[in-house]
Amino acid sequence: MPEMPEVEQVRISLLPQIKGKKIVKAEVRLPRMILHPSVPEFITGVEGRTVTDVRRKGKYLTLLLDNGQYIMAHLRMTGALLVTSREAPEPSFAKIRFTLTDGLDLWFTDIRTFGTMCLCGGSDPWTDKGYASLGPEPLSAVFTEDYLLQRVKKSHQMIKCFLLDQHKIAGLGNIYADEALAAADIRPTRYTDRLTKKQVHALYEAVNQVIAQGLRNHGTTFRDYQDADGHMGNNRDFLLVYGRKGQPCTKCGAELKQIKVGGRGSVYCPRCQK
DNA sequence: CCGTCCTCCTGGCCGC
DNA sequence: TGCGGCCAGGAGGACG
Repeated sequence: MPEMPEVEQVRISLLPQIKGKKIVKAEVRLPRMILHPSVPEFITGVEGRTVTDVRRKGKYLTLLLDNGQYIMAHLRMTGALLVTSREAPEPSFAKIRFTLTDGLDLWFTDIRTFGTMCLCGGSDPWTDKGYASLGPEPLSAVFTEDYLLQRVKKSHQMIKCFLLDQHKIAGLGNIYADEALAAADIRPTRYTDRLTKKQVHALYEAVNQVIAQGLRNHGTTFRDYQDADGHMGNNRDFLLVYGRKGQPCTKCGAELKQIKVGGRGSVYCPRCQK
């Protein structure tokens, strides 16, 4: 599932391919993926516009247009943005097609169809609530150890749930949350207000470290994630716990366990993580 | 504020 | 081989 490093990899691969290209035509094959405005307004709003930049915040991607508006996309679990040449076969699970200049197509594909798109900005006051309330991103100047300490202290919640809450930290999903907890030797079920200062320090470092490593490795590919060139990331080879239930802990050799925390599968080492 | 449950969805995998 | 059933999970909403 695309989390911050995967979405960033999509952004990086997408930008040089679509920057300066004009959207000649938009085709929405699954109307409910368009959150705002109506599908006809979305189509007429983007047709004729040129993409000037591609940005990312948390797991959201924004395609800036030359009139100040922007297309915002969330890939959720299985969404992908792909660029193909006109002669290439249509990608599988294509849900939205943007015909671009220079013989290119930008596709929003999605197997499970939880992905969303919207058109906003300009004189349109509508905002995506999730986007508007995003917390600071790992590796950013506003994500400080003191910020984490303060948020953790005033919250009473299992740390795994805390890490997945995009209002508190933007960009972590199930993979990187489990990885950060493993790197910091903290159990997913530990309550935030019971973390020691030392643990908060370790967690702060771990969150930044696992995200940086994910970015360096062009993301983690399990099943569905690929970037705009159709490439996979290789961070999977470096994972400590995610997807490794029943296998030995890379640090101590104990068998990794899987439990449910907040409805999410959570893999951890019962010996290392406290 | 927090937890739990539900919803959206379908490919992949397991057991029979 | 084929089929039923379950799982994966990001986010938002209802409810206690």
